[in-house]
Amino acid sequence: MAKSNKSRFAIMGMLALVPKSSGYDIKKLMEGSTQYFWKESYSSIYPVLGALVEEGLIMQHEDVSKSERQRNVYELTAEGRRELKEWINKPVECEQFRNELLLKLFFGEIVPPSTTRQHVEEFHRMLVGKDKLYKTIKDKLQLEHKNEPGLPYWLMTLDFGLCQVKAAIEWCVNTLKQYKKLEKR
Amino acid sequence: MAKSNKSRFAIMGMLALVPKSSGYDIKKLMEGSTQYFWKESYSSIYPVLGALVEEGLIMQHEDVSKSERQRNVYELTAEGRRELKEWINKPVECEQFRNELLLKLFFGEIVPPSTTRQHVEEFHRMLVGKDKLYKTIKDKLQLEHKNEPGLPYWLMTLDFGLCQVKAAIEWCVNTLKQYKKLEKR
DNA sequence: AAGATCATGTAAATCGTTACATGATTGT
DNA sequence: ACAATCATGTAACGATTTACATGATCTT
Repeated sequence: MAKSNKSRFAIMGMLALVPKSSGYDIKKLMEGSTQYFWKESYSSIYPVLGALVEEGLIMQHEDVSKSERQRNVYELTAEGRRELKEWINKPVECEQFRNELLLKLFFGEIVPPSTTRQHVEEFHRMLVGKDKLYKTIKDKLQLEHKNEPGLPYWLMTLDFGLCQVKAAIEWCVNTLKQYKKLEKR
Repeated sequence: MAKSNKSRFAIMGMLALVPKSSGYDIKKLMEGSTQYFWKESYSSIYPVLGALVEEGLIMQHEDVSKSERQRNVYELTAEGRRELKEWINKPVECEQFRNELLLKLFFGEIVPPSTTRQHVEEFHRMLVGKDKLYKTIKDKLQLEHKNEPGLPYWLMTLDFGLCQVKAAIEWCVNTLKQYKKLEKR
């Protein structure tokens, strides 16, 4: 069975939230919202938009409102909206992820402890930055999108990120304590 | 730049921990250890083993010890071990992950709240199962691999999984409370 | 005798990223 | 004038998964 092209649903979802977006807009929208758990590159967005038009799931308009610049904007058709909802309804297929940090730690015994400890320290720094960033985004979101129907859902995804980051930070602290013991020997 | 073939290091790492493993063994080893953050399929293992032999990073022996069954077993060469260590030393490149649950939640406003709430409930059930499983594995690991040099490292990776699962469970509980408010309206 | 598991591999399809390629418009 | 950014796309490459293909051996 195929991996069933989830890019299309990410793109259609964005068109549901912000109709009349261009391929370029969709990319920017993702960069400002879902980028931490989902993004697409131009080289997937444009071909997928073409395919969706072919299949009658979205419609293309030429946008002339803003300026004379060439802009192809898209909108969901009724059938497109139906298919999007159908996908949201279907059970989530969790794709297995790969974690290179854990893989290196797993093989930790074959190098000096300080080597992999440094990776944990670097991971810790990265997480602290992410925590700060997510908190900033959260504040902004709550200010700028008050009373919008999407807000509770956007906050859920953000809170997921925050809780995972927080737990990972605690793990780093505990793990670094373990390293102190390991390096004493 | 290429995605630089990390499968090879996963395979070489396994050969460092358990020398004289076959392709089949490597798969089974991963299934019993790293599977939650790293696995490989036969169709990547066998070609990679071939390539590593070509490059002189591993050596092939025919194993006759166990039975007459044909078994190609492999071992790291000195150069292979060097390259493996080199990879462990290099900074971790975190690959971006995709999370379909979060993507569906992000688009939550376009379907009834109960739809996405059910996904969170299902996620919660899955996590509770994983938590139990990880705890069982942890107990077993501590009993069966006492005093082995790898143990502290294996526990670190397990504890990472445990902390992430625990945090995710808490997020589910909070999120389901949010849904109660959303569904009252 | 049958079914599970050991054991190795190839081929095809799919998916996604990076690099390539181009050019208009806007702001400084 | 120049840089940044808007805007759209294709080509090549690389990685991964699924399906295909085969057959031995062990356990019950």
